[in-house]
Amino acid sequence: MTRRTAEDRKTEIVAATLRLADELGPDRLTTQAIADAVGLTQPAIFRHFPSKHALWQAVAIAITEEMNAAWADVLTDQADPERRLTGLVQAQLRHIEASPAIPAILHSRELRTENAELRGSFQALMSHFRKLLLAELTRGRDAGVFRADLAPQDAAVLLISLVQGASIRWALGDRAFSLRTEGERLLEVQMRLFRAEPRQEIRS
Amino acid sequence: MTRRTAEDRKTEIVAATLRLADELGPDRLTTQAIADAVGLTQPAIFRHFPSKHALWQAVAIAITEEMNAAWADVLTDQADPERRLTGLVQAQLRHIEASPAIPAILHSRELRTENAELRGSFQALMSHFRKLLLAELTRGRDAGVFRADLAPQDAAVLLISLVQGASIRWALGDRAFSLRTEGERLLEVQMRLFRAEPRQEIRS
DNA sequence: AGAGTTAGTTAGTGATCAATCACTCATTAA
DNA sequence: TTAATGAGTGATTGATCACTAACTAACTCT
Repeated sequence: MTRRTAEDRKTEIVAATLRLADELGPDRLTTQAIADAVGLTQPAIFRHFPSKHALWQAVAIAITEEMNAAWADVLTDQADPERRLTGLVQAQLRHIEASPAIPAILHSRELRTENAELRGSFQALMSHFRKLLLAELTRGRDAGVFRADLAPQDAAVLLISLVQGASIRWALGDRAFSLRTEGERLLEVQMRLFRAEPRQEIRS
Repeated sequence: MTRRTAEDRKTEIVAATLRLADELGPDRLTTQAIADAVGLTQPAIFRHFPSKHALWQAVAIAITEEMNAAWADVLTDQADPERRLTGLVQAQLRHIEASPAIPAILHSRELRTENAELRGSFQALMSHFRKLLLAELTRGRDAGVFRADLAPQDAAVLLISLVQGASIRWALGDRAFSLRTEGERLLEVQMRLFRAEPRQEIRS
C-alpha cells in the first residue's frame, strides 16, 4: 500500500480533478472517478476534503496561484508595454492549453449557482487579469504606441474576448489546431489594429 | 387533465429544456425537472422523445432554426455590408440574451463527448455564421470600407470572439448589465478599428 | 354509440451519486 | 517498546438518475 502525506495527496487529488474535469466535464465529474485516477477508494477523497465543494475551491486556489505566477513572470521579464501585453495574453493561451478544463469550469453549474465561493474566486481572477491588461494599455496609449481613440478599458475586454473566443473554437473543433499558435496569430492581428498609425506628414 | 397534441408538447418541452438548461446547467438538467416545468410526469417526456440525447438534438434544431431566421431577417433588411455585419452580431447578442443557456451548452459534457450529433449541429451553425460574416467582411474590404491589411477570415473570428467574450463576462458578473448594450458598444469599438482610415491627401 | 388511436399515468428497474460509518494498519514520537 | 496519530478501506446509506412496462383515459373517426 502506498501511503503519502496528506499534503501530497491533496495536490495529487486537485491535479487529477482538474484533468478529469476536462475529460468528464466539471458537472459530471464524480468522486469515484477522482479516486480511481489517484488510486484510492472513493471515501478516501473525503478524508482530505470535507466536501466536493471544498475540493473545487482547492482547484480554484491552485489555478489562481499558477496564473498569478505566470503573470508575474511576464511582468518581470518584459519592460515594453506592448511586449508585456502580448506576454500576458500568451500566458493565458498557454495555461488554457495546459488546463483545458478552465473554460468549461467557468460555465459549469458548480460555479454558476451551486458554489458561490468558486464563482467569487474566478471573478477576482478575471478582474485581476483585466487590471493588468488595463495598466499596460494605458501606458502604451500614453506613450503613443496605441491609438488615442481606443479606450484601454475596451481594449482589455477585446483581448480577453480573443482568448475566450479562440478557446471555444479550439474546443468545438476537437482541438485539432494549436490554441497557442492560432491565438498568437489572432493576437497579432488585433494588436496591429490597436497600434497608432505612423504619423503621416501633411505638408500644406 | 389537459391533453395537447404531440407537436405542441414537443415544442413546449424543448422550450422548457432550453430555459432550464440555464437555470440548472446543461449537464445537471434532469428529465424530472423538465416534466415538472411542463406539468407532466417524468416518463411522459419519453413519450415524446425516445431518449434524452434526442431531446437535446431537438433543442439544437430549434436553436438553429431561430438563428437562421434572425440572420435572414438582417440580410434582407440591410444592404450595406457594415450594417449587415453589425446586424448579424447584434442578432447573436439578442439571441444569447434571450436564451442564455447557449454558451453553457457549448461547454457541456453532453455536447463535448456524449452527444456527437449535438456537437455537429453547433459546429455547423457556427461555421455558417462565420461564413456570413466572412462574406460581408470581404465585400466591405473590396469596397474600401475596411482596412486592406485586415484579413476577412481573422476579422470574422474576432467578431465571434467578441460575442463569446461578452457573454462570459455577462454570465460571470451575474448578468448585472445588458449583454446587448455592452456587446453593441464593444462592437462599435471593434468596427472602428476595422474601418479604413479616411485617406489623407499627401501633397508632395 | 362504438372502436381505434394516442397522450398520459402509476409503478418500478438497475445504475450511480455524494457522503458516513466503524474499522485497520502504517508511521512517528516518547 | 509502546502509545498516539492519521491515511486509507469496506460496507452501506438515502437520494436521484434515465428509462421501461403495463395500464388508463381522453380524443377522433366512423
